[in-house]
Amino acid sequence: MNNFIIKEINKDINNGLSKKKLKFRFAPEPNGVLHLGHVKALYINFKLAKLFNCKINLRFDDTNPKNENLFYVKKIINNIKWLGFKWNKLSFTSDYFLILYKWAKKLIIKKKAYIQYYNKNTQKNYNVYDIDKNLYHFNNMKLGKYDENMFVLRANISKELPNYHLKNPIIYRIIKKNHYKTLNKWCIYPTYDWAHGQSDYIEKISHSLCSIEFQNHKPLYNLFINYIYNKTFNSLKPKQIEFSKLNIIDTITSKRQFNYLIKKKIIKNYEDPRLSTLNSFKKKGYKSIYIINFIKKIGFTKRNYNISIKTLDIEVKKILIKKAPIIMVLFNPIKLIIKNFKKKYVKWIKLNNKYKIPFTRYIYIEYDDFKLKHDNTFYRLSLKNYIRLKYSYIIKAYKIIKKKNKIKKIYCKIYKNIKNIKSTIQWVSYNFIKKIKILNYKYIYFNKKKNKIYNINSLKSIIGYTDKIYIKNLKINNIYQFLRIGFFYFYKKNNFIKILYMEKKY
RNA sequence: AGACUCGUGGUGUAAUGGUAAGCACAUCAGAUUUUGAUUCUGACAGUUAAGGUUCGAAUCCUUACGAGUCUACCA
Repeated sequence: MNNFIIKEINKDINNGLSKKKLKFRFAPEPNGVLHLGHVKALYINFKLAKLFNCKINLRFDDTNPKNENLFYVKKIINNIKWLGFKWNKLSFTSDYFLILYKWAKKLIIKKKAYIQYYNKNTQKNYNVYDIDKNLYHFNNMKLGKYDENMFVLRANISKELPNYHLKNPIIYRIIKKNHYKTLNKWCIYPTYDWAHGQSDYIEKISHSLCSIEFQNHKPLYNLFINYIYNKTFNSLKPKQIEFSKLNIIDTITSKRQFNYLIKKKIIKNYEDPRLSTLNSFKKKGYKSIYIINFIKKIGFTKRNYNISIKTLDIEVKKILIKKAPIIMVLFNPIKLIIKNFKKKYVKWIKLNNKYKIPFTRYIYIEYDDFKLKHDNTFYRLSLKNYIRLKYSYIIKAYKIIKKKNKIKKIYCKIYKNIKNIKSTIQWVSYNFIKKIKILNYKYIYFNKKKNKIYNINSLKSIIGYTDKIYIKNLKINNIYQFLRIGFFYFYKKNNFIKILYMEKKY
């Protein structure tokens, strides 16, 4: 693995940064569960910690009690454990509320921050540039004497700069809601800009990796660290490095949209298989390695890109094609009569030392695997093609019976010593058929340009048929290949979830 | 509109200013095959454009064009 982040860190080391001082952090806000996009940030941070053999913190960036709660903290921790990443220290930005508050007061004293308030009568904002008054109002804010939206603390930087984030950004606001961790201790909360870099500095993080939308905040990040810098406490200034975030066109990774879908009752929770949260993948029987392999594949750069969720499917398929045991399943069965096979006879075909499947005179095959009109590009069953029934005989059709223009029965004969069979198909014996339920879905996705959500109703249940003897051998929570169809997760008795279809080229 | 960031085959990524721009996926052929899968072999295809600096530019500079992010009391 080589990417610009590693290069940048190596550069810092060559410029004198001690390797011992390297430290990373993953800092999610506990306002939702993790999705595919988070894994990118997770992976790079934990990978770097491993690569440089240094420490990594898991820090919950909990500066806004309106959005956050303990439920998500627990969920996120479980998600990270599921992925197999181990952190050295668990921390919370809320642990630092007191010191952040003290630093903000210092800022006021240094005339680098001021109070702004909104006067209802005149509908205007007023700024206070008097240190004592600023401290007075800030204290009142803290004591809960003011309402939300009336008073804020702003940094005093410049109104002239073109970068909006440097235009006297708000660093403290009033939020009168209990914080899940600090409870009712605070009613003022630092904003991201005033909390994140400072927390990195407190935790002695050397490189603070984040996605590219924070690049506009970088000057502010550096400026605020310079404000609070104290050589005796920590001589290392953390460095923010941005990388492009995971942009998948055919699934949703935005929490806002998850919430919208829940609100509209399109999905029940974050575990819906049409989503791309880690929980929904877990529910579909995915192993974390599938997702990690996918993230590795994507790489880390600063350029923006759009990729398809199919890239994940490719990685999943690579693993499953080697691992997943095969079963024969039909979706749309059609009856086959094998004329030269004994009536009422059951031939048990050994698949391996353990398992057998029954073959009889009457079997089903997939409707699409037969074609009446001969065609050179069609390899499967027809009146001309010899084909092999998987694990068993070579057959050819010689007669069909139609009802209302639809084929109802196909008469076949077994042939021997036929070579160059082009196709092998799946089948199930008539008396041994078992109905199964398959949950089929497509990812819900949002088209930004068209401002439209797609595949809302894509979760559909379909019926399949398989062998009732063989299905008893299957293990719950395993993934199986439905021969020539795709990969399916066996999640409860007689029930499967689709993982991916094999691509059909015919 | 401005500020910031980024432009390498269809897609995702490599290349201390120095070999003929490498790899993977996709696509298309051929071989193997009891999955039209897999596997193997091969082919196709690229530095956004124009200038400049240089013995030498994907890389540095300028301009144009294109894309993304931001312009929240969210992170």
